[in-house]
Amino acid sequence: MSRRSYDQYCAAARALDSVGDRWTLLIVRELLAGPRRYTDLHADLPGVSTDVLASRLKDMEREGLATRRKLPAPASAFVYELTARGRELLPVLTALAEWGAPALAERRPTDAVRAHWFAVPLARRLESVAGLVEVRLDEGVFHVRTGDGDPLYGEGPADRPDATVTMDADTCLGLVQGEFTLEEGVRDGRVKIETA
Amino acid sequence: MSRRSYDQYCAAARALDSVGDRWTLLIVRELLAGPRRYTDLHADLPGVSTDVLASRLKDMEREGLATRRKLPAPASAFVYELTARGRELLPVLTALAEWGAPALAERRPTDAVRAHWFAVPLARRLESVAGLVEVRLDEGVFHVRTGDGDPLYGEGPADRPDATVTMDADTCLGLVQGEFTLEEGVRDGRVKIETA
DNA sequence: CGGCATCCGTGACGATACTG
DNA sequence: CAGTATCGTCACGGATGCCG
Repeated sequence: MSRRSYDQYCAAARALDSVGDRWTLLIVRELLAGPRRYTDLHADLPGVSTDVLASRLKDMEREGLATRRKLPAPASAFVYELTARGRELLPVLTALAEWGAPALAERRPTDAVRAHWFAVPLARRLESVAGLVEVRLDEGVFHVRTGDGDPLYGEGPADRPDATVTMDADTCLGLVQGEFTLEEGVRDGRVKIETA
Repeated sequence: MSRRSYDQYCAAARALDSVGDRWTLLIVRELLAGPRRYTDLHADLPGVSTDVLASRLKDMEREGLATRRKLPAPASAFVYELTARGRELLPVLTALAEWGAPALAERRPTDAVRAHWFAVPLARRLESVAGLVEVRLDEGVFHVRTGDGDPLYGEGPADRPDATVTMDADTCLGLVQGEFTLEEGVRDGRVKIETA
């Protein structure tokens, strides 16, 4: 906690002591995609200032949410990755995303977009497709491992995926908002699934 | 959002634009117990300053999370209560409380306590007891309506409860942390349930 | 060039005092 | 009782500098 504690003997308040600071949960969202370097984090968190990002990462290390690790041999760069405790924040992000999805109806010109930001809300809708799934959106490509793998999702194409899901932006939005199911989307052709 | 928006086309970031400010989710926690007056909110949110509380309540009205309503006839006081949209934040608080429960192992002398702060994490463990349940803890009494009633829980005793659950502080902690189930607690006598 | 640390202007926060 | 006013402090965001 970089801000002061709430000093309340309450489970929710204790959680907010750890992850209630501005940017912290969005950093967790990024790290759920796997280990990332400082510069990559900064690039996918538009608006965060360099000192705040560095400060939050230190807070997260101190709280046991993330670790800093040196990559082996030739890379020799530092990466940040979530601990097991940090990965357990996925249900928090899922609940937040579920609640916030209706607000995606308004798309503002100032909004930044990354394809993998859809991974958390989409993962719930992809549960009927088991294994490693590659998702191709207008905004880009990412992959999801359904059935509780470790890093849940990652940026870019998957390595030998079990299935590939393709759809356009409106379809992705409707799916995330729960307007229709994956099966319905497949039936009327808005969602295409190719199985390996 | 009183702070600036994250400006990200991401469901979780949109949610945090609405409820990511300091104190907002704890105000929601209080209002999940039903309509409350300003002074009562201030009393059960130790540490919040009067201007921040007033500011957050206005933000929440503007965001459609809460409404300000004048009580009828003799009371003539204003109360704040959640909208349907605001009540949908319960899963967010549940996920946060689940994640934060281990941190309750450390009980600090500076911690404030209210009995009804246990309602959110306890509600999950009480699902096997249907209906209106009165919970008696060392810290006080509150009640929970399981099976999706409207205000979920409230302070103080219940009006004609279907069941009454009594336990001590350690037992409550263990239950919240998932160390044992309600049934196990009843079996070894740590939890007492009286059915009407 | 990646990974921060420093400086600075603005605004959010917390405490107290005050008012209808 | 239900806030508003004031004020000192600290956190945030942006820019820049430094160092391997």
